[in-house]
Amino acid sequence: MKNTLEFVSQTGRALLTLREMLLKGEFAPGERLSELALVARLNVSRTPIRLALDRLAHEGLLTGAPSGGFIVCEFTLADIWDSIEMRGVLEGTAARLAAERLTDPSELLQLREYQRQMDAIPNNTMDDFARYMDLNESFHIELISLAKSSMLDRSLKHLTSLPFANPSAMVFARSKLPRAVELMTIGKEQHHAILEALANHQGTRAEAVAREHAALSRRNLESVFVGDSKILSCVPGASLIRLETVV
Amino acid sequence: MKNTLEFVSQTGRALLTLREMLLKGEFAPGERLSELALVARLNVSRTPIRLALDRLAHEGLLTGAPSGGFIVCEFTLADIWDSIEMRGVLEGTAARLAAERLTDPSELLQLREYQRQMDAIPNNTMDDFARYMDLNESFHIELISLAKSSMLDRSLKHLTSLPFANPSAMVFARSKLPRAVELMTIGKEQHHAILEALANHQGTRAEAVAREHAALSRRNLESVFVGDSKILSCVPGASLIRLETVV
DNA sequence: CTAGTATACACTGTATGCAGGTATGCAAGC
DNA sequence: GCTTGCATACCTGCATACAGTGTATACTAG
Repeated sequence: MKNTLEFVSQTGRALLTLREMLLKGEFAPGERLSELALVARLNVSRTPIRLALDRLAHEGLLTGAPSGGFIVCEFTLADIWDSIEMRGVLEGTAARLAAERLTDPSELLQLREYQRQMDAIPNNTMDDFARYMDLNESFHIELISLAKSSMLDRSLKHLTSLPFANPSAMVFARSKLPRAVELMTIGKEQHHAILEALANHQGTRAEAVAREHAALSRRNLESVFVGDSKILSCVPGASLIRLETVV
Repeated sequence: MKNTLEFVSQTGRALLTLREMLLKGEFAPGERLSELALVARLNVSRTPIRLALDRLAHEGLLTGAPSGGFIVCEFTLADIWDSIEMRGVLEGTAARLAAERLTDPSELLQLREYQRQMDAIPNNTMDDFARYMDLNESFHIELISLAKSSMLDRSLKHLTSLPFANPSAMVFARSKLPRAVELMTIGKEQHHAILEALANHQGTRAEAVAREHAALSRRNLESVFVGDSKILSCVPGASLIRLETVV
């Protein structure tokens, strides 16, 4: 995984552009992507495009056609929910391992700092909410690093390479909800419980709370779907989702 | 992920050959792989080699160097144990989801058939053991499919693309152990418990037993390491593991 | 003798030409 | 009118040529 400075190379630009195009819905699910057409649209040679397509296939947005080439993947609502479920399982494992492998209380300092900053947010304006989401992401990243497991890290990175499983992908949908403040309050409490469990080496409790923390995302997403269906289009990659009503 | 008939294309051959070379230990951990050197050794052009290297980087055996190119990854014993831990977590999740999502008892027929065949194995000779391992793998694959989660499937495939997490990778090590029959007996009992939990929609029990089932692999592997160290070399990719004693 | 700089080599990233294969469209036969 | 077979055209996969950059080594200066 070359993740450093891919923005300057042709391959990196092609990868970012293609991913954005896919998530924006410029290609229909099941559509076959022609390399030459992309050459014309991106002003890049076929080679970097080929690399980018191959990489997107590994990320899961594309799949290889039996006769060669790549076609756009299609997802279902069940896939999205399963992604969040998986994120809960993996982050729950991260919390449990962190609790089991904690050797010094000072390892929790950074996590406590994030929590302190989150608690200090007045949660009134939209900016407050964006700041909470940033801190929330930092909190989760730090939690995962405390698990001290490169394999777990790998699995989580692989999972969140799909946009649906990425917690920050739901920011737009979430921020439009009146329930935002309420969810934020619950989230803070769960962070508090996770920290307490870590400090006391309560692995099972940490795992359970972290799973429930992900379930919060799921409940939020459900309320989005049953609510205004136009909000769904704010979620990246929404056009790749096959709604049951269409079938 | 193009997984169909990659054996005929140049890229597929390069991928298989390179993976085998890596697992055989023909490259040292941290070594930088030169494309041109591989062109000479594989009699293939740079393009398919490049694709294969990129894919191996996604699998986790290689990592991108900051100045371009790829270097061979190094693993620790902790990584191996974490891999097995992760497999336990994911297969535990598969068992739980399978229990939760079971709609008809007939869905368990195939699983019961595998279990029946495993129970019928006399477990005396080495061939019996190989047959058990085959059936064991089929059992796990069927269990995962019963979870009805493409995302879980994806995560598990990604994890087991590394050789250490692959259960069948330990066949050679395991078959040389006198404890083989004992482990087989325990494994059978756990399969039995999983099936019973599935039939009764006992998700938590199914998850716990499946996790313990993976822990069995871990205990087996531990006994390999503390035993004859020459057996370790039978494990694919053993040369990529940095032993603590070396440091 | 050491350190810094310049030059040369090697390797990666990119582009393009070529060949094999697959899909599609048209025509002919049933 | 439908099906089947053939031809054509496009598209992928592979190989190679070229350019830019990073690195290593050697030489010079302090």
